[in-house]
Amino acid sequence: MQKDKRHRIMQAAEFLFGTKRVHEVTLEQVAQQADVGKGTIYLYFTDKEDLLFQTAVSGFDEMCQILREKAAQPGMFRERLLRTCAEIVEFFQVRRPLFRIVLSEGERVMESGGPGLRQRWRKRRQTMTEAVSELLEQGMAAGELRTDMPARVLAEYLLGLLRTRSWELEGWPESQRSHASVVDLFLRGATPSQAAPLSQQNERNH
Amino acid sequence: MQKDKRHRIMQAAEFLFGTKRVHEVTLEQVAQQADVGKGTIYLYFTDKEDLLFQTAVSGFDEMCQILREKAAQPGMFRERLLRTCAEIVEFFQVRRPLFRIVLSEGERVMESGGPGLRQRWRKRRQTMTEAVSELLEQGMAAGELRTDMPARVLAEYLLGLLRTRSWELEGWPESQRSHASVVDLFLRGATPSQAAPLSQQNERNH
DNA sequence: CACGACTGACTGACCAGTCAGTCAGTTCTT
DNA sequence: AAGAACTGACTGACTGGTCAGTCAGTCGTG
Repeated sequence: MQKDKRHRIMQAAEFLFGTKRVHEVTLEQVAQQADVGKGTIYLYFTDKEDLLFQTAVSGFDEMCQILREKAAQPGMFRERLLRTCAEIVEFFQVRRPLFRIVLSEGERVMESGGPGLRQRWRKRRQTMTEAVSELLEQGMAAGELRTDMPARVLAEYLLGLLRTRSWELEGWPESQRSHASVVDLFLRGATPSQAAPLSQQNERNH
Repeated sequence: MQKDKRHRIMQAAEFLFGTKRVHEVTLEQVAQQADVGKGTIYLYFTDKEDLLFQTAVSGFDEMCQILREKAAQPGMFRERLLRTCAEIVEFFQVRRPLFRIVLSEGERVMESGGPGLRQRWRKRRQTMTEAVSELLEQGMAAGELRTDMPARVLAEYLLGLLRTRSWELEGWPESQRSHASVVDLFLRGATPSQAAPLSQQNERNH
């Protein structure tokens, strides 16, 4: 019961900060939810801001971890891509509050955090994008991906699509937003095709 | 000098709320920036929350307005699509703070706002997406877009890509994230093609 | 002067952060 | 083994500062 408390505090923070606005969350609530005295929070975190930032960062790291693991598993490019995206989607779903914190905190840090924070954050973000873009580079090498855009850029777009799937399209039937359909859209684009979805394309123009 | 003040207050709010966190923005600051007494704010808005919400909503409406205008202009599908996306990108750039508010406020409202607010917000959002998805439906009718996904869903993905372009890819050279390249990615996808980008596609498989 | 738009000093609520005190557990002493 | 002495993790009542929201008063205009 020691690192345990730290962990419980962060869990509570993850939930609360991900559910309400920062200033609507009282450290007393966090303490209560973590079943810990308010003062205890200050044993592990310097202040509210620190708690928030650490929560965001640790969630981010966790996600990178999972991502790298999945992306690194052996297999053909498309197979790995599909698996990785499935994992991302899963993570977004299960850890929704965390996801929210990472999104909004990231924005905030990049916009108005000190240069130190900004640097730290940028590094993490890069780590995450890299996990995906390394995968995409494999696809490029295999001739399965266009090479006229940097892998990093493509990775951002792919992540953007996944985020849209989980965020804006929340509530739509799963069948219309399966991770497979996102990957398909990413790979094939929005133009029609009479051929098998994942292996061929046809021409069609105005 | 009457509706003028209301407008000035909203301008100041747009800037401040879009730059800092909500609780870091003092109504005194807003008043100062708007060159108005603090009390005046309460003549036009019931409270801080109301000011924030109205600012977000009005910005949203403004964007819908512009979008509908652009999307409704005559022309071939691809041409119109390109023009509309250019407009969105432009708007995101020029009104960055507003854009931030809309993003985070939207999230917040949908997550924890009352059902009344949520309903109002959903309606606006729908209006916006519809402007795009009507355009996409034209593309479908012309056989230029896949029809196995609802136009609404495709519209969300397209907007997601544009958001990624403006947000995550901020700082990248304009040449690597032109709105044309986003549209190209959306239409053609990420698979390679030796032919002219916007009119033909080739097959290539693993 | 009458009316209403406007102002900004004021107040009460709220909350981050503190710190004096508690007590479970551990080590020392006999 | 018993209990005395100590430790430091933990707590929560308290404090000082901040700020949303108020309202008594000012100003400008008709």
